[in-house]
Amino acid sequence: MTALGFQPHDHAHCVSSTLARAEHYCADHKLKFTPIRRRALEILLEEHRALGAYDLLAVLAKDGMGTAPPVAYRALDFLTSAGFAHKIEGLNAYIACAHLGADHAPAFLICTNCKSVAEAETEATKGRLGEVARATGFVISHTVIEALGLCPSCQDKECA
Amino acid sequence: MTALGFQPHDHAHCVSSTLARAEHYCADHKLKFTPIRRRALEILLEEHRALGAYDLLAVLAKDGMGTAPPVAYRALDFLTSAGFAHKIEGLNAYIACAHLGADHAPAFLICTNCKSVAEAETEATKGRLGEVARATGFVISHTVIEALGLCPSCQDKECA
DNA sequence: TGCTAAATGTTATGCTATAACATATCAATC
DNA sequence: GATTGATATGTTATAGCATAACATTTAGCA
Repeated sequence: MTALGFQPHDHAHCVSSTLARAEHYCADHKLKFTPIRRRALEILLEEHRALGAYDLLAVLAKDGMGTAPPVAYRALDFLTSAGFAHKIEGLNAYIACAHLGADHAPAFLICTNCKSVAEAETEATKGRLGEVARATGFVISHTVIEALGLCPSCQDKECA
Repeated sequence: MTALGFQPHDHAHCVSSTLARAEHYCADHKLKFTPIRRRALEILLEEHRALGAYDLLAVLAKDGMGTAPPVAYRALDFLTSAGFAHKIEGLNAYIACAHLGADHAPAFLICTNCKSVAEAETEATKGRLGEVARATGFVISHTVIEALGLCPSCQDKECA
């Protein structure tokens, strides 16, 4: 289990390489990676934090890519369906996936102050919920696993 | 780890005994269990499923206990702060707590069809997230752990 | 009594999300 | 290359979730 998100890294590279992998994935799976969808993913990757649908829309609008809410929600539907992005239920916000393309049950550490998000893999947790589900006859289609709190740098600011 | 919610039980008794324990808890902790707050919890207990704030408000209004949204949200704020109810983020809905008064990290199995909810305890899961949090220096204030899917009886209906 | 804090009443508004329908684009087949 | 069907986009309107702000009332206590 690893967590990404609160460490410094070569961000320009992580944006471009993820976009490239998304292109590849869409080509392989006959999905249409249209300009709006591509730009939406690029925006989420550049921000590198949870973004509201309307925040995303504002940036898309600035680029002349549509002004009405469905534009943003459609792009987000595509990205989340393809596994390129996740919704953070605790914030009603969206974030680019840190493990693109993999069919996984993500878990998140979410800073409620700066909205930065670390994504971790959680097979063990899914197994736990899975246990209970099997015991009760419940069939899981999707899991939401989020921890809300303060990231290291926002803790420092709180003290200051 | 136990899950409650999809088994038959003496419901009238679970409503009244939980209300009684809530009374007791409020007396002990100098919290004001006002008529609106009491009735709100009673409604959630009676429904025994996730209820939207406006659904709750509609019932409160029928009882002459206020018609504007803040009435419902204030009651829900109180109930969730006291640990008498939880918000189901995946549904934007609220449910009475099945382990009243305990300071716990609840996990939920949520039927997306009938909105019934089973609540389970998840110390192990919190420990897992806690591990990652400690490793990255993240401080958790709250966890959201939800599995969305179909409960046994709604699976049957789907097949029919 | 009079003060303070908390709870309630009320109006207005903001944020999140989708329904519904028109138009345009693209790919496959004839 | 025209037809067709499926998918994507443009646009308007509206539904659903949540809170800000301020007035009024109530409860507890010095």
